[in-house]
Amino acid sequence: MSQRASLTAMGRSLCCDKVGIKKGPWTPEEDIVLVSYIQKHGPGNWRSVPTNTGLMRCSKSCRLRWTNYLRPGIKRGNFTPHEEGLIIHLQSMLGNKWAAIASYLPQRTDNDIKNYWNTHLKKKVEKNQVGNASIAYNIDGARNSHVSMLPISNCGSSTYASNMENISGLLQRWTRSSQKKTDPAQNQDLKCHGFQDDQGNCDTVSDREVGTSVPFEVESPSEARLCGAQHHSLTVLENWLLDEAVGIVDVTGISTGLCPDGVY
DNA sequence: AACTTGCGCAACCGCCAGTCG
DNA sequence: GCGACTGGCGGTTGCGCAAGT
Repeated sequence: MSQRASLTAMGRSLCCDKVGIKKGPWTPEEDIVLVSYIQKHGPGNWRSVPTNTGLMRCSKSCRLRWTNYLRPGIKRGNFTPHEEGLIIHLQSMLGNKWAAIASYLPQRTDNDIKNYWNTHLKKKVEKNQVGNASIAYNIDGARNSHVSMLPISNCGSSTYASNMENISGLLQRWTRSSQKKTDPAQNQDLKCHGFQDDQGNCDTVSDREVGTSVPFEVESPSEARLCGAQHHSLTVLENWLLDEAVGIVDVTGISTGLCPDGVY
């Protein structure tokens, strides 16, 4: 009998089996609640997170959301050729030990690396096992680089993205997809939801942090539509941003204070 | 324009190891 | 030593989107 079956038989509910536990994609509101809580209490003791925050998520889900998406310093998007080479090289040495591999790429999560391997690199490597030229190049790229083959534990780098960027990115995609569902014809109007500089350019939240941008005004019908289902989340986010601006929520503290030694 | 297919990625699931009482 | 519990990890799934037909 499996552990799960035996536990269930004994009557103890597993965390994600509990009634009322929400599943599926996280909303910006939930992200903000989670980030605010962790900013106050620090990561860890995940068991208490859902109870203390009121989030209808299991502790595991909270931890995963934080480590894979919200925590400071996560670099998203394209992997560089150097990163590719490093992953290929490490995978050949360590196997599918994604957590171990991720420790060499502190800006990437194990989940990201795993996904990238499964969707890109695996095929690439398999393809190139017939002719090894490309792999050799990539591995050499990793070997010839200045990257030490020791886990990096520096979290203070300026290359680290902030939670704010992660959340604003999520919000952009979330509002875009919600918009698409309700009114596909207006997709073109919905360029971004963040902050606009004085030239009217859309900026990331981090740009606003240097004080050059102003919050969006709702001027067009398409923007006004945001005042429907997404109004609440935008209001919450913007209030939070304003709080951050006056120091109630210390966003920069999340980026630096919670990572004294680079270990999460 | 409508439909299909493939891809990317966030999130979930199940298992395992460590810790605590 | 044992069972309960938590956190961590790797594998897998499912949804949304873009490209192709």
